[in-house]
Amino acid sequence: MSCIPRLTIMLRACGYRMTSQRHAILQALHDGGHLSPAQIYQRVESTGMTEATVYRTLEFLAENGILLVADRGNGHLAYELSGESHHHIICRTCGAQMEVDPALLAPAISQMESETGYHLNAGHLTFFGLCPLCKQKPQERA
Amino acid sequence: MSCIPRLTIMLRACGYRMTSQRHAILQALHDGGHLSPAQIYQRVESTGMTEATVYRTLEFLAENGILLVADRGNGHLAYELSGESHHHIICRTCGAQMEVDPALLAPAISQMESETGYHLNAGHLTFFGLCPLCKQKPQERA
DNA sequence: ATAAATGCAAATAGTTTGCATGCCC
DNA sequence: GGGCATGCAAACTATTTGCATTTAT
Repeated sequence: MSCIPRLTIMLRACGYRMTSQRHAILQALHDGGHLSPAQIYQRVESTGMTEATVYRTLEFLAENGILLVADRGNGHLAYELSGESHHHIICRTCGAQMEVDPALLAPAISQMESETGYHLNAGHLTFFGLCPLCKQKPQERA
Repeated sequence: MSCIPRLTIMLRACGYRMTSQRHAILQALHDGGHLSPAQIYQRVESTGMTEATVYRTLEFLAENGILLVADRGNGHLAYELSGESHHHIICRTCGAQMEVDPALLAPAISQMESETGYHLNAGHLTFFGLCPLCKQKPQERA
């Protein structure tokens, strides 16, 4: 069910190559969804790939629009397959994540655009808060 | 016009101290508004303060609610004085920043809350896009 | 064949920590 | 005076880079 054949064609059209390492990283992101470089490395480590390759590949794929760079809000980047635009909410207490339909933000974004004159690329935002469970028992230390 | 005397009292009430280093960092953030650890260090370097102290102080002030941690979206954190809740838009091309009234997002946020069950702390968000100038001449390399 | 991509290893940047000393209250 | 805070230096983590080699096309 992976879209990797299509990505392979895209890359070749630009003179780039689909390698086993790129394939493994794309597969990891297809399975994992929203991962940091370290998490990706964990998942592909068994292939013998280097961390340097992970970083280089992520940068390459992001430059070519195949990955989106998201931000975990903790000072580190995360990556995921581009395509379905959506946002994340992360619980500050337990770390639970869920996706948010971008349609919910669309009105606010177009209003921000008209007020500021900026054109926003709000491709992938991360919000923070408390999940339903954690907001009941306030401030139980993780 | 600085609120440092008030912050001093807050700290003392918790048994903490207002030092020249903390004062300098607060002043830098008061003037600079929205700065990374490295930018803050640049501004206070002349006092002889160490980078370690900058990091420790920022963490301390953020823990005590005096600073907000924001996210530049580039994998690094930024800090600013808490108080006025607001958001930022940063131009991807030229780096220009502007503030956004949080009222614009309030409806979207309450809708997200009711759909997801999460309680959001959307204290400080960073959006990315193109500023009015840069969106006219598309993709002129910085 | 040839240019792109990888591995290896070292360099760099950013951040954190331990401990002795200094300074605020 | 007592304890919080800082400086110093080293450790640690995350990320980047150069160069020789491998590999996809």
